[in-house]
Amino acid sequence: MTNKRLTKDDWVLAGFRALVQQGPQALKAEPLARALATTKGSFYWHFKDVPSFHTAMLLYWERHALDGIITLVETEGTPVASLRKLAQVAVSHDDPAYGGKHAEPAIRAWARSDPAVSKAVAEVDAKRLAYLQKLLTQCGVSNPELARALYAASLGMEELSTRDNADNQNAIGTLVDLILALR
Amino acid sequence: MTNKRLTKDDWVLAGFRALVQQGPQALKAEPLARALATTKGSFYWHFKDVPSFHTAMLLYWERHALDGIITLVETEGTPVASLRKLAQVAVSHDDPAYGGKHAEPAIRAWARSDPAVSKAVAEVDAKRLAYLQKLLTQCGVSNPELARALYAASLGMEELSTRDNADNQNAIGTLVDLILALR
DNA sequence: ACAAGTCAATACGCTAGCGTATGTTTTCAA
DNA sequence: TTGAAAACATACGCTAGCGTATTGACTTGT
Repeated sequence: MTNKRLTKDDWVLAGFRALVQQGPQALKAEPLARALATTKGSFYWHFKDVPSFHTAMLLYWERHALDGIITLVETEGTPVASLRKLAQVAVSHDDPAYGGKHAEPAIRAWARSDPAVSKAVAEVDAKRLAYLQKLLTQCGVSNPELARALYAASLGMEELSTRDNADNQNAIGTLVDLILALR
Repeated sequence: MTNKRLTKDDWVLAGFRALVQQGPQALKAEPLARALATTKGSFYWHFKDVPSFHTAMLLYWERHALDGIITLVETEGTPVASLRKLAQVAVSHDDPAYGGKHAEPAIRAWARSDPAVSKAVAEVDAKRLAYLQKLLTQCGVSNPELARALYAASLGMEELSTRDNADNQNAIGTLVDLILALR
């Protein structure tokens, strides 16, 4: 059937699929090769070794981790509208960059067993938190604890949804309303 | 030095230490034996095999996962006081059952690569959410989305704290205040 | 003090995955 | 069309961890 040749990104995407479905211990050359119906030969042509494959995955994620925020910045609108939009995007499941999967909780799980991943997550979290805090300030909400609470809530909801499959739009929306009512 | 003989629980506790510090891929017989300065011989005497060791860890966690709630139930006090207390306990780091570590995020990470763990986490989450919802109702807050939001926030904060080491008492407290202000 | 457990060390064969080396097959430009 | 580069396949030796089997060493009750 579709036995075209593979690209570096094909491997990276397969990595994310495996990471989401089976966890970080699935990020190995031979299992991934099986999943792609090919052999190690391809893997070791595209990547020096397994760690450098991990690095490639990380770079890919870092490149996309702020996409939601970036498009918001480039869009015109009131801070309040931006906040509401951001909250929805944060808990939405259809991230096109990973084939519609929600990779975030999987990457956080991965971070617990790989310091490089942990570092990347820490940096991304810091950037997101800083932006959220700025946005809240523009909305007239100054308490920085609320940025942390809101971001934490979005993380926790994604985590919960991986198991109960519930939709988080309402919950996060309610929370945003609650915060905006403070003004 | 302290070369006493080991018990089943010694192994289980060592398992949690390894899980927290290095992730689920560290839950193996020989590495744990090294950490305990002993050999596989001991491990395979106490446990049939590695999966049944995992089961033992899981049982241990399930036994303690509702401790915070249980002590609350047994204590007298107004619902509002209970809620505030529960929120603090949820984000506090000194869980004596695991040697002062915060095992929760580590277990959630583990759940991503082991269906049995995932099932256990799902059940615990459901119980905690149910109790929290009941408590909120008693406090005069009826919207069930708020229970989800609050629980998610506590999960997310623990997750964040594993990296930025920040204290979450203020953030969770602010959130609880916000919710209680709804009455 | 000694037999019967209880707990631990060691040695063995087995498997999965690693990374290298080397050989094939595609692809595409000239 | 052909030959070089790109992409993949295969075979090899190596290591870490698995689980078993066997033996050894501490407890304990009696």
